[in-house]
Amino acid sequence: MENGLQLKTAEIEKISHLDYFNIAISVDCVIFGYDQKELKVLLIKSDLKEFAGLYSLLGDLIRIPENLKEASYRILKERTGLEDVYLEQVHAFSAVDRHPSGRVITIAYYSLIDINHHKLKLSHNELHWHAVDDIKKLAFDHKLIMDTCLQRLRQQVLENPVIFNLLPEKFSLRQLQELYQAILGVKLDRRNFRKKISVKDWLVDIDEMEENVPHRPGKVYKLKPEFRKKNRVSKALINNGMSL
Amino acid sequence: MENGLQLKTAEIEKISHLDYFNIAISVDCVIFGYDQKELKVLLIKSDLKEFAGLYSLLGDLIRIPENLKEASYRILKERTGLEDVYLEQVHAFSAVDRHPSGRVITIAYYSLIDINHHKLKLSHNELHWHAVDDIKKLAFDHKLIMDTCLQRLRQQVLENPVIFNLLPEKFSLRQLQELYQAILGVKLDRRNFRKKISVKDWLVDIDEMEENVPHRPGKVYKLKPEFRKKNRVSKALINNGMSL
DNA sequence: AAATTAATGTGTTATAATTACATATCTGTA
DNA sequence: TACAGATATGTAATTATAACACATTAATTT
Repeated sequence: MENGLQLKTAEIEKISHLDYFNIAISVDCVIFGYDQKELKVLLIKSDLKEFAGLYSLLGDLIRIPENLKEASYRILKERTGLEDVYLEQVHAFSAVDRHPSGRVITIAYYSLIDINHHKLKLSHNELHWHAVDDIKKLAFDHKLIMDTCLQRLRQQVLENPVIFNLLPEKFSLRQLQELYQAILGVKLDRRNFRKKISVKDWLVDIDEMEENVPHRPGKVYKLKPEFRKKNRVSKALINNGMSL
Repeated sequence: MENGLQLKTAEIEKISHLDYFNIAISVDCVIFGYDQKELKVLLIKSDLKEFAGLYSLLGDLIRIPENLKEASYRILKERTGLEDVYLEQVHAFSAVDRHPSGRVITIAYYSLIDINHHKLKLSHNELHWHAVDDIKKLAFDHKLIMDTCLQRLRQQVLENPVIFNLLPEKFSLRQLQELYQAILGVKLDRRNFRKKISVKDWLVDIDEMEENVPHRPGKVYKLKPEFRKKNRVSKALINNGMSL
C-alpha cells in the first residue's frame, strides 16, 4: 500500500477509519507430527456454534508489538508448550466471508514437530492429533488451509532436509523412508531410497542400532548438525531445473 | 486465530480493541515486464519524506469488501489500466517497523504482463519501468519484497508455463530463450533449450515467420490455449522429485 | 550478382540420474 | 533349530541432461 496511504489522502479521508482498520489479522498454525506411520495434524475443537462438532487449527489474532512469525511462535508456546520448532509461512487467506464473526485475514504457517519428543500436555487442553488422511472437514476454511500447507510440505521435503524435524534425534533409514512415504503418499523403493539419501550426505552414522524392534535391528543415524532447523536450498533447486 | 477470538474473550476484553484492529493490511504488487532483453519491474516514486528519492512498489490498503487478490487487481487496474493479468500471491511481510506511519502488514503479489501489448499510460502517472538488475534500493522493505518475488518467479518458470504472460501472443524460440535467460540469469544452450521446450509440448507452430528482424527470420509460435493464464502443475512437480 | 554475415534448424555422443529388480545376511521369535 | 521378517547391498536398463558441430537461410554489404 505504502504510496496509497500517502498519495490518496483525500480519498482515504472520505472513507471511515474503520473501513481500513476493522480487519483483524490472525495466524493459523498447521502443526504436523508423525506417529504410527501416519502424518498427523494438531487440532482443537471449535467452540463456535457455526462450527459445532468440527475441529479447527490453532490460531490467534496478532498483536501490535509482534510480527507474524512471532505470533505463530507465541501460539505454539501458549497452546502446546512447544518452543524452538520449525515454522514456515505458507499463504494468506482472505475470503471476505471466511470468518462468521467479522472480517479476519489469516496467514497460515506450518510447523513440524517431533510428536514423541515434545510431549505436549494434551489433557487439559482440547488438543488432539488427527491423521491428515482422515480429515474430511474442518471449521472455517481450515481444510483448505491444511491442504495448502500439506502441498507446501510435500514440495519442501523434496528439496530440503526439513523432514527431520518430524523425527526423533536418532532414527533408522526405515523410519525415514516410512515418513517420506506418509507425507508424499507414495511407496518408495528401499534400495533406491537409500542411495538417494546417501548421496545427499545429510546423515551421520552414529554406530548404534535400533532397539526393541520385533525384527533385525537397523542402524540408526543422526542428521548432521549443519542441516538442523535450517531452510537450506539443496541441489534440487540449484540444478538446471525445468530443467533448462 | 478463530478459536483465539472466541476462547479467550476475557483476555481480549482486557486489551483495547485497537490493539487488534489498529493494524492495517495492504497488498504490494511486483509487476514484472520484459523488454530489451531485460526483466523489468514497474515502480513509482515514493512521496514519503522518509524515502525521498526512492522508488517503491505499487500497493494500497485493502478495503472491507474485497479479498487480497481483488485488492491486487484493483491496484493494477487503477494505477496502470491493466486487466486480466497473471497474479500470484507470494508472501506476507510483517516487520513491526516496516512502515514509518504505523503498523502495516503487507501481502506481496507478483504479476506478469506483456509490456508492449498492455501499453499503460505511464505519462500522467509517476510510473516507470526499471531493469530488475539495476535496482539496488527501494522504499520500505520493497527491495526485500521484490527479491522474494523474483525468487518465486524463478522457481515458477522452471515448473509451469507462466513465462508466456511476459511475451506477446506470437513469439520466436529465440525470444523465449532470451526471456528465460533474463529471468534466471543464466546462459542456455540453444539446441538443448529447443529440445526441452519441444518436449513440454506447450507451443503451436502457427506457420508464420518473424518479420523485420535484421537476420534470417525464425518461426513464430503461440502458446497452446490450454496453458494460457493457468497455474498448471507440470511434470517437474509430479515426477519422483527430490527425487525419491 | 556475388560474397558476407548472423542467425535458424537440426542430431549425436558422453555423462549422469533414475528406475527396476535379486540375493545374502542378520536377529528375534516360535 | 528352523522360520519369518527385516536389513544391507549391487547391477543392468532406461531416461534425462549436457556438451558440442554443421548445413541452411535470408538480410546486408560489396
